[in-house]
Amino acid sequence: MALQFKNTLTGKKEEFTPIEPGMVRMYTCGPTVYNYAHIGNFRTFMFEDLLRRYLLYKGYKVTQVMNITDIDDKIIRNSQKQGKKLREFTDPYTDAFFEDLDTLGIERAEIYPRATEHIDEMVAMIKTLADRGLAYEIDGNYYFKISAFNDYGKLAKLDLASLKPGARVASDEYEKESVSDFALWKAWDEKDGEIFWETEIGKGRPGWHLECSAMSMKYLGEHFDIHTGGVDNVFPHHENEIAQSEGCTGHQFVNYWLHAEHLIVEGKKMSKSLGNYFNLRDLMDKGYSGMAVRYVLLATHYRQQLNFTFHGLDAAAKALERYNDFIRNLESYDGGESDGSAGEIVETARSRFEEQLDDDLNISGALGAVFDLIRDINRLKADGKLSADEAESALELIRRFDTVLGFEMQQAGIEEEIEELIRQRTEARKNKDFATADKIRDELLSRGIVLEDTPQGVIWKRKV
RNA sequence: GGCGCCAUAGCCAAGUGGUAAGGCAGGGGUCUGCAAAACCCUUAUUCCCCGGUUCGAAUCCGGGUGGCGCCUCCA
Repeated sequence: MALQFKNTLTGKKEEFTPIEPGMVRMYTCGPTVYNYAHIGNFRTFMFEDLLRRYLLYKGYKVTQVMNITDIDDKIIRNSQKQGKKLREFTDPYTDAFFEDLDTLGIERAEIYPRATEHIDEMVAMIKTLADRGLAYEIDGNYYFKISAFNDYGKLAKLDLASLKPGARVASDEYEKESVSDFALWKAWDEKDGEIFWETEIGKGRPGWHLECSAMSMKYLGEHFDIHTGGVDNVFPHHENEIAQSEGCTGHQFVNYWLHAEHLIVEGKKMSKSLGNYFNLRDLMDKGYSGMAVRYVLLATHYRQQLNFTFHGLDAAAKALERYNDFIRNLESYDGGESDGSAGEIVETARSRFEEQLDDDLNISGALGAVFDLIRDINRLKADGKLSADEAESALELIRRFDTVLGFEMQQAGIEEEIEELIRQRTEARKNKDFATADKIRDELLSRGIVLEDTPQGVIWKRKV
């Protein structure tokens, strides 16, 4: 089966065909760096990581762009509150974002453009839109004229006439021809203080939607393959991006729009007032590993609302342990006598894994194939019916899967002191001094080291 | 009011017409000095409810019930 994605634009599952064979250009909406990103944000970034990794697995060359939004109302407000310059305020959160990506094992995109470094491109777009009659200016503010763009609403399936002015619209402080029109450029205001750019179209700052249009087209071209984000971005953000971009170029902007559902916590919408709002650092402080969080965020299909629970986090850690033990145990396996069944087990796992992921990234189905492989190979191993060569091919396969899953944990070395304790315990066991041996084992466990006595000797691992 | 999504075991979660994947948790065993890891057996006669279509429905259709999202800068 060929790779298929559910395309928000068409509402259908469609076969994926890149514009340029063998090459995928994708834009993934990134963080607004006014705070630490929360686990809901990372759910979306994790989905994008899966998408990226699977495209690479399939042999595509991938160019992924993720923007860093480092200018918006909240950033201005909070930076001023703290008496900091823009970059002084946003840089630490930008750094923290990249640290968090590493903690979660999320691969880096090729390009991370900052909005504040692309003002010229945005201004150029506004001028083009104005020339084409799609933008107008009032008191130094520039707005996109929705009524002049026929396709408006095609992504979100919104009928313009049905857009009712609501409370949020009424709160808009700017004058506009139509309440539905959105800001491309905001003229400088006293409240903006030192935050402004002097440009051909005046003194001010860009609207939010424009940066993604300007930066995606700069790095990926006027027409590219995939654009992703959270479901809340469908409207208005992505709808507006289409309007701006296609308004400028006069042709199709993006072929496939993919959107990740939201994460909820213990069955409820995550919110600060409910006390169920978590960023990654909160979870690390509670003693959970980045990998366990990775597993939880990855394991639910991206179009399914993900119910994040602490019980689920514990379950994820156990599942990861099984996965990593499988790899570790295969590595130290001496081999037995083949009964000839391993080859089919490996091939079945490979085809099921790919078939599931080809189907709109059905990760739950793919994980089913992975854990079936683990059970089936472990069974052969337990029965002594797995040869060393077969063990090697199973190991190769799971490592191949791991280029997509990213679950394998590197075992950092252990300190000399711990090695010494392990030696002492081995000695004690040799002398049948089990009381001492068990005491050392408990001591190591409390320090996060788990020991296993095998026929080949003692091995250790870190607790997940 | 408009558009859309969801409901499968104690928990998480696949499956969209051919007789219920997988993970976690629970119970019983094998192995082990004891563990750990691993393996075996076991845990949904049934998929929110009521009708209908069909040889056959968790899957399709109609009607309910319950939960959720978006409707102008929230991933």
